[in-house]
Amino acid sequence: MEEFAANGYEKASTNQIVKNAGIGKGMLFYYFQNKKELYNYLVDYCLDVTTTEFINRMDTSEPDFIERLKYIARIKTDYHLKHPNVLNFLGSVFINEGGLPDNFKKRHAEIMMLGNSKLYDNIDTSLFGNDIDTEKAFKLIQWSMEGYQNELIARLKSQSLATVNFDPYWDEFYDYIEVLKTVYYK
Amino acid sequence: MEEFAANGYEKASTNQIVKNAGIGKGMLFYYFQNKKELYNYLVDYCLDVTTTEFINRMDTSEPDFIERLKYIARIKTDYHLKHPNVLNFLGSVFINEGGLPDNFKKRHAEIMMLGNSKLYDNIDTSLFGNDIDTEKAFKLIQWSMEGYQNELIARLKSQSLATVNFDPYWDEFYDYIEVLKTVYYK
DNA sequence: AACAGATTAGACCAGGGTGGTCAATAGGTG
DNA sequence: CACCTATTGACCACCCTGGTCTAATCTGTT
Repeated sequence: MEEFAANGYEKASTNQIVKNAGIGKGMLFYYFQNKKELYNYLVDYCLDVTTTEFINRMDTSEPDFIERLKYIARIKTDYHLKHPNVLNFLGSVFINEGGLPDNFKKRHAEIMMLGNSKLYDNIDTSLFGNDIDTEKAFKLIQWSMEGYQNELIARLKSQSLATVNFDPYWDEFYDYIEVLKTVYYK
Repeated sequence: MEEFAANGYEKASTNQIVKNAGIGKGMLFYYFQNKKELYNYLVDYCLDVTTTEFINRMDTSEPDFIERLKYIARIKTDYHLKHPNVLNFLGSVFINEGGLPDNFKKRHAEIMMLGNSKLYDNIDTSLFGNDIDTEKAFKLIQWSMEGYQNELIARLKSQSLATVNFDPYWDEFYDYIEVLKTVYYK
């Protein structure tokens, strides 16, 4: 996944893959008929993992939009730490031109749909200030949180994520969240 | 720039470069001694363009932070349309491990410093709600706007940017900006 | 027209990386 | 021992790499 994510399908090298995986070249082509089959297997695996360990853990019982996003951020971090390359790989798959089979596109669309309903279903819009367009507020709040997460990733780029103590960053994140509540909520 | 941005220095192909540029192979190595010299020339050129056509056009006379960002978004769009690959290329340069000379790092740091002062100098913080941490609000507002811009880029990915009429997107952007003003300002 | 110098193209090169094959072997089980 | 699966890495033909070089063409001057 690392190699494909970094270089895309064509430029990913099977030699690099076996080297970094610490296995012999033969093993790769013993278990997979060719490069494309490996790639498809990985896409399939990643979609599964994303569904079961990320999307399905989202919870529509929390009606406070910001609290729900806060919880999702927790899940996402767990998921990222447990499967460090899955999100990067999936991202690269859907960015690069659609050279992947239709059934993957269909599953992708389904997952996005499911994710959206997990995000927006059963939200209590009455928490928001009266003169606020809540649809736009949803977006702005999401972008705000993504912004923090992206900046954090950039800040920690050099370090190995597994060794980082995230507690202070969660504190900082929650501070930002308090600001969001102050401004968007009544 | 397109080729380097897409593949990084090592994996960028001089053959692809000359093909896409519509010139013969000989020309490249007539004007540049080798691949590295071309790369360094491009970095130099992009830093120049970014300074003169982006950073220097930012304006610290507007004390309203959101209005200032609004104007910067305009400048950035102009700049992006005029030099479509410069930002992508520079982004890839600074993401990939620091294989570039020290004087480039120094210039990069200087430009970032200049950009920061163009962003934050002379801002009237009294516009913000009284119970708001303005430092955090600055960040949140920036992330919100970046979020819109990123989503727009994703939405328009397939189309050639030169042919798009941006007016409706500006309207939409300004709608989001009005929400930001409503929530963050007194 | 004749010449000169600046431009330009692309065939060509050795070297290295490509996806994929295959004979050899290691390891476990009976 | 035999048998089967798991595993390795040398090896292959092929293609692409950065870079060279010759020869052609353009441009301007006399």
